[in-house]
Amino acid sequence: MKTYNDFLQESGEKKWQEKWEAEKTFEVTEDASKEKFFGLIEFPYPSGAGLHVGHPRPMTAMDVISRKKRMEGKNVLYPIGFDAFGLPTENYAIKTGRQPKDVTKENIANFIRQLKMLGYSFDWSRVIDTTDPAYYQWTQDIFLKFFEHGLAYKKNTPINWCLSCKIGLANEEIVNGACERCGGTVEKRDKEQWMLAITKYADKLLEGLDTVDYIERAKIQQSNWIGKSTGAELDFAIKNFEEKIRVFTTRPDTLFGASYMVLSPEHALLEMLKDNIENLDEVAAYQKQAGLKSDLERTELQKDKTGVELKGIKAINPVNGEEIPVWIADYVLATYGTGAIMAVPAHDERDFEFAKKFDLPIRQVVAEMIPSAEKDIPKEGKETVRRQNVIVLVKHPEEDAYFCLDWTKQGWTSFVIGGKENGETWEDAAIREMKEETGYQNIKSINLLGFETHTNFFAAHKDVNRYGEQRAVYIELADDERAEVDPKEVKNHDGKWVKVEDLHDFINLDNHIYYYNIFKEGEKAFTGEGIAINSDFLNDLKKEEAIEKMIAWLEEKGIGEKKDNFRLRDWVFSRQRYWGEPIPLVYCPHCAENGERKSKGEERNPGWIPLDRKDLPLELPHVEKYEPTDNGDSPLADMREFVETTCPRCGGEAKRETDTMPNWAGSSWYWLRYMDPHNDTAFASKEALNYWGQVDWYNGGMEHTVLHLLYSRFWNQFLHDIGEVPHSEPYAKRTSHGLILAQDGEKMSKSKGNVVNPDDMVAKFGADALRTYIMFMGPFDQHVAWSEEGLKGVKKFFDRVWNLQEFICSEQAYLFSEDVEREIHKTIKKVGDDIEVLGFNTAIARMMEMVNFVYKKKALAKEQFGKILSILSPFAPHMTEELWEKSGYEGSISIAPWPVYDEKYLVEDMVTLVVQVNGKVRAKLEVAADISEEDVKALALAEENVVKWVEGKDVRKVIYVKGKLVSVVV
RNA sequence: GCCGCGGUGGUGGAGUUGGUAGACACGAGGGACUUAAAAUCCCUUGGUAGAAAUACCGCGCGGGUUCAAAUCCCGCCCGCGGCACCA
Repeated sequence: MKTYNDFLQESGEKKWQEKWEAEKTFEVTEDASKEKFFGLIEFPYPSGAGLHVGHPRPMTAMDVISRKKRMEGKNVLYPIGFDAFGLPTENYAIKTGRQPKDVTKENIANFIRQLKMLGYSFDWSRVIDTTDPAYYQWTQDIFLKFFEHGLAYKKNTPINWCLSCKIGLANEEIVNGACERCGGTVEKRDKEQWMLAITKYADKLLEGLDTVDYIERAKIQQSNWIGKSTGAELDFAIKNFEEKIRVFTTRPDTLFGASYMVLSPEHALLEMLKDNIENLDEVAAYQKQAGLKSDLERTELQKDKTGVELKGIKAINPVNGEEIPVWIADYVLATYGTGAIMAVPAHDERDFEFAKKFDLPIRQVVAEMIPSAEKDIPKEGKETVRRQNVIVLVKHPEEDAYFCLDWTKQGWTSFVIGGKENGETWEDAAIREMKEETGYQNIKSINLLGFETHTNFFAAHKDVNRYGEQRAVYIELADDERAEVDPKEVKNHDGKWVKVEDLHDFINLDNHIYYYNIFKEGEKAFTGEGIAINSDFLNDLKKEEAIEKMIAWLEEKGIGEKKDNFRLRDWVFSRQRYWGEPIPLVYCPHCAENGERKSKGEERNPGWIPLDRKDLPLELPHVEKYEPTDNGDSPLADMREFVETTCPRCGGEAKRETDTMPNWAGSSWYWLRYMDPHNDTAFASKEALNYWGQVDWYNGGMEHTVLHLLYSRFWNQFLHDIGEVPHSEPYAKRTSHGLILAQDGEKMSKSKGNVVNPDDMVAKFGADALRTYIMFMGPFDQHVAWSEEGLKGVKKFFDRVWNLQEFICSEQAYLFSEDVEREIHKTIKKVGDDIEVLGFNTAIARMMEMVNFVYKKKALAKEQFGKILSILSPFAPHMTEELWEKSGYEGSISIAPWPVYDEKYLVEDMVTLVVQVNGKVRAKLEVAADISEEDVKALALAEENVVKWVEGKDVRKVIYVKGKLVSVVV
């Protein structure tokens, strides 16, 4: 008989691949009678190295899903294409002196060969290539739509220039201040760049996340990247100037605590103020030095804050009219908010650090609420007395010990504490209380410690609720001179010295522990929620209420308003390289002067005229030399015949834009093209767009959850807003796979020489084994290390599946085993459920168990074999097609119906119960599943080993969990 | 620093609405077949003690809740990923 190895050796897999292609098994058209399913994977970048074993992980997963959906009767679109513009190809072409176009063509051909070798059910009639003019015509068309709606604009902006790639980078492409791609140095350069106004969509991109089913991590990363913060913008007047300093703050409730202001060194106002700055030299020097620092240096040096005061300049705090100093410092970023802040050192860590360093005033305006212990919670119906308390840390003159109180009746253990009386300062009160309660007289030093806090509690010794406002004071005694203590003062507590190392365990009142921690760990800004104090009309309000009230006040006075801010920046959309989509705009000096403005884009960018749609695609010109230039101009800028053109509007002399689009452009809309890839009058027809709608399931790498996902959602939302696509969100569901690491647990890379080539694996074990092993390796969303031993194991499994044929005896009587049938139905359910939740490894394990079971029973009916093949076919399509055919089934297994399990086979009639005694397993019972509780308990208690453990003890309780266990408590 | 994910045999990993920890696979050991090897088939395989029945210990560490905890709660340790002077 032919073995599985024979099948592989006779190119059995190839045979089926050719058959699928000839019969167009996986080609689809819009079919209103069927429910559609659109499964998408990120299309690969066709590098010269070809596929490595990392690629097939997402592809196989989505192939399994697509194949199953197809068998379930869905109209499945599972497309593939190539994202082929970009630097690696261009650099390789430069090195080898070839044309990027030719290199790309070859690479794509190699990728297609490898992908076909793996037996994916792609619709090969829909392959797209982003470098094909028939494709990028529509990338250009969509860009013009952005332009026409005023969302593309040219701006002279400091860009991030990578010295080694010779290319400007988007903010998103910088990782820790270095180039994401090559790790090289990035410097700031001023350059005219096309920008896309993605920030206009910041809110929409954020809100859209609530409507889609993405893995949580992807949502979190996207929303971090968008970085929305809610607050207010408001103006501070400058003394003797008309100009105002506008600031953004998330904490308008702390305005009374704003004790100075900081401008970023690049702030435009500095130019206007310069005649009044008394220390202009110093300021200018600081500005210069800050400008020289790269982003990397700025972040690295963040520990140590620097800055210079603008002498002679004072700002006025609008809530209290107070004059406050103005500084410049590079901890304030020019690019965020308004580039200026109000500093509230008491409630912002950075301002606190800065204020400490430069000795600026720190004013507390929010008090933390410290909850009282459970037993001291305020009692209803009791009067509440507001009282100021001082907590005093009294340090022994010689030893490192503190005077503490032990309140025997209340069960409190605390530092010295007492009330502050009217007219007293906190320090006065602390000294008085210290003398009254300890008798000590002479102090060496005294300091306030930390901030004021509030506590609400029931004071049993006075039978009232107290709302305590407390501060802590640290006192170091000078000597041990001690006066007589009035017994009245100490009737509730005993005093004693506690060593510093015992303090933590001794003190049990939460508010005292709070100050103990500050004493131990040092003071810091209080940035949490609390109660407004020292804030006039905000006093006693909670954070949210105070923010609301302050914003209302600012709006009423006309000096500020509610405002949201985003971390997200507009998208730098031009690159100075050859191998990208040309930007279809020309600059016409004539139209810049007198032209009529036909769109928002032309209003925003005077002189920039879009090409007529009939002149698209604007093809990349053929050039011999396309090396990047050192001056930062695109290589196209040197080509007169490309640059010099006529204006599509007035016919006068004009110049083409010579920058090209970034790598991300082609992938920002590609799934739409899959719906209608050959359309030459639109990027896709309305019919196709309406039929295929949203991508039902998009799987891709975690590395793309910020950039590609955000950009493509942005394009889709824009196209939706202008009525071009039916859904606002492009992808209904997004999942991610983990990386496949090399055998050594490292990332696969050419330089490490640990790359595994799929061609070799397919030659050795077959595509089915490779596919299935990749799915079996480990949890789909986690990283897993490659192991060829594991792959061997899967191959062995297929040998066993192949040899199942031996158990089928079609000539003889119908060999039907109820046990096997039950096993198969359980497996059908498990495999079906697991595929839906990406549990491929457990689905395969279940099928292995099933096959092992059949080997034990050595009996299999033909229909049963058919079901086994069907559920295995999404993983191993070639082998199962072959066996399907050999078993005499008609047609392709790829479109055979997915088997349906029968519920009746899922319920067991006999179950194994565990009997526990005091939580330990002592016996097992084989019983009918529907046995009564009484019977089961009786049986359990009669078990020999149970009797042994229960003997001589009282049975307190017997618990029966149906179908699972009996638990005896003795 | 903040946010997120994870830590289970020699290995990859199952099991997380609390209920037999270690499914499945790899590796290892033993056996059958063979002149021999490979392949294949069968058995054993968390640790310790024991011939066995069985007992005790075991899911990063320390506590807690519960008849019962890998799973829930509190406090830590380690690894990975994202963000990071964003006001």
